Amino acid sequence: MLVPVKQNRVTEDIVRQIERAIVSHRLTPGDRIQTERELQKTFQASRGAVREALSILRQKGMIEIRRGGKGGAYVKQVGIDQVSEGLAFLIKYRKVAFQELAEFRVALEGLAAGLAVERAAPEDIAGLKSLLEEMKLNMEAGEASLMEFYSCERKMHELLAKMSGNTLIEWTLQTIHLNLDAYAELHLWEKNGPRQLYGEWSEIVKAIQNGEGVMVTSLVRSHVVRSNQVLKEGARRFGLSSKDLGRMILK
Amino acid sequence: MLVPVKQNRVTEDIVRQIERAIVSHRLTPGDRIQTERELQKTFQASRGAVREALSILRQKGMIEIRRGGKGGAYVKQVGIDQVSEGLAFLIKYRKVAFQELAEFRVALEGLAAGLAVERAAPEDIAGLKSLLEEMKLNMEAGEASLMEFYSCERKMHELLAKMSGNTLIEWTLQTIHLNLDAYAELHLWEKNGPRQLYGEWSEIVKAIQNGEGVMVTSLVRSHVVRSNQVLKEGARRFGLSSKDLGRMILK
DNA sequence: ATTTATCCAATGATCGGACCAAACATGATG
DNA sequence: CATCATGTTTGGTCCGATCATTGGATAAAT
Repeated sequence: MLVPVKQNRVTEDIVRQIERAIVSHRLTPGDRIQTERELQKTFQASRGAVREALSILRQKGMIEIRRGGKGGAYVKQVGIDQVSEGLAFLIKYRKVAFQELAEFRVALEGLAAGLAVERAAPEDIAGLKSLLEEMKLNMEAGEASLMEFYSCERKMHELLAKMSGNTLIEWTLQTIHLNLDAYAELHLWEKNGPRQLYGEWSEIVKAIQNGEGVMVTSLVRSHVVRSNQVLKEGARRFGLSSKDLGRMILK
Repeated sequence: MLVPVKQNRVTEDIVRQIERAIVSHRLTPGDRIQTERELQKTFQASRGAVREALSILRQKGMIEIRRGGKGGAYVKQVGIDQVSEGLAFLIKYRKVAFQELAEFRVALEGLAAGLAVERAAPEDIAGLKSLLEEMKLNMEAGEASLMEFYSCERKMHELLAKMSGNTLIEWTLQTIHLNLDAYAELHLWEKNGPRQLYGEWSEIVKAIQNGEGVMVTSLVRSHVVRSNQVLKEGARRFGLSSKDLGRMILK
């Protein structure tokens, strides 16, 4: 079977070579790549071609570019950006319904929690308990510490995702949370939010300690379901349609 | 709160403007954007800057660039590429363990199947039955139609994902399948694969028809679990370690 | 009339050179 | 020692030119 001949675009060739070097760890985070003018000689290409390649790599989040002396392209630590960007665009462009994002989140958080129970290390549980304690303090401190309280709540979710021991789950959830952040303020209207949330989390942590996997999954799921409802209700109060809610993601 | 003034990079400004036009549907798939030389005048920027911007947009999968007469930048249909690229890179770079990919897949397919039961339209069920029939024919045709058989099996998964009615689930699963494709051949060693698979799918389709959500979820999950085992076992036979299996993803 | 070959114009791809602006290094100056 | 001025490195931008590819128009052959 014959296949169309591939036309080598210089730019893409450069991208591929550098990308391969990074993926194969010949270049590691923090490394400085040659300057544009050096790369120009290395690849025997014009500076424009080199620049296009670097632009693409920067957009992908694989390198960071600095100006001035000691400037140049530096290999970046692989971050969530790479995954997040794509998903975020999908959400923006397709106007994914809030309902879809919500049910996806419920399922993933439930899954993560279930796995977390099986794999919980003692220090993870200690971390959860410490966060819970911090939540309690911020709750009792009243409105002044409201932001800190919700920050704790967010950290609980992140830790739980991490405890799942599954990178894919952890990063996908991070992306969702990142996108939900845009309207996290909608939580604030809820009068007894902190007290309710603290109650839910105490139960969850307790169940994790006891290793009750099914119970944890169930608790987390209903916690997330309630959180989604709060967001939805908050949006209603602020006169946003459910459709706007989806669109509002990421400003 | 004040924020440092942003150094407007011309290139990024151009990217943002075109991107916004696409997201807001002022540009729709198939539309032809101005030529580079026209954009140069429109944005009052150099052609190099315009080209860098177009390169980035192309890399993101938002436009397609053609050369020659009637060439130029054409707006592309938003595809799975945008999501897939990021996830694929993550998998490549981080060498996600096969185990992680596997359990992520089990959970998502189970979820999708459960939702599919609730939302199944008559034509979807008809589609499943027609695919099942096709599977049966290819199974009875023996080895000659082996590839067609597995192609059907793949389509079953895709349809089920689509029936979930959740774009996020559907696209994430597509990405995973895309990545698993790289070693789909490992299925082939299995002697009674087709017969077993056909049996599993008949049960699944039957349960969907009867609207037995829990049963469907359970059947699909064990189907996927078995599929994962087959892949793992196949890899062992071919002398690949489980780690290689993870690395093998995407060539 | 239909097919085939050839030519032409539009357009992206690449190149080389130039200058500007930011970041860092160095040394003079108080 | 601290501070400022100056120079150097390096990315950011612009310009102009040439090459290569593509699609359409035109001419030639059948």
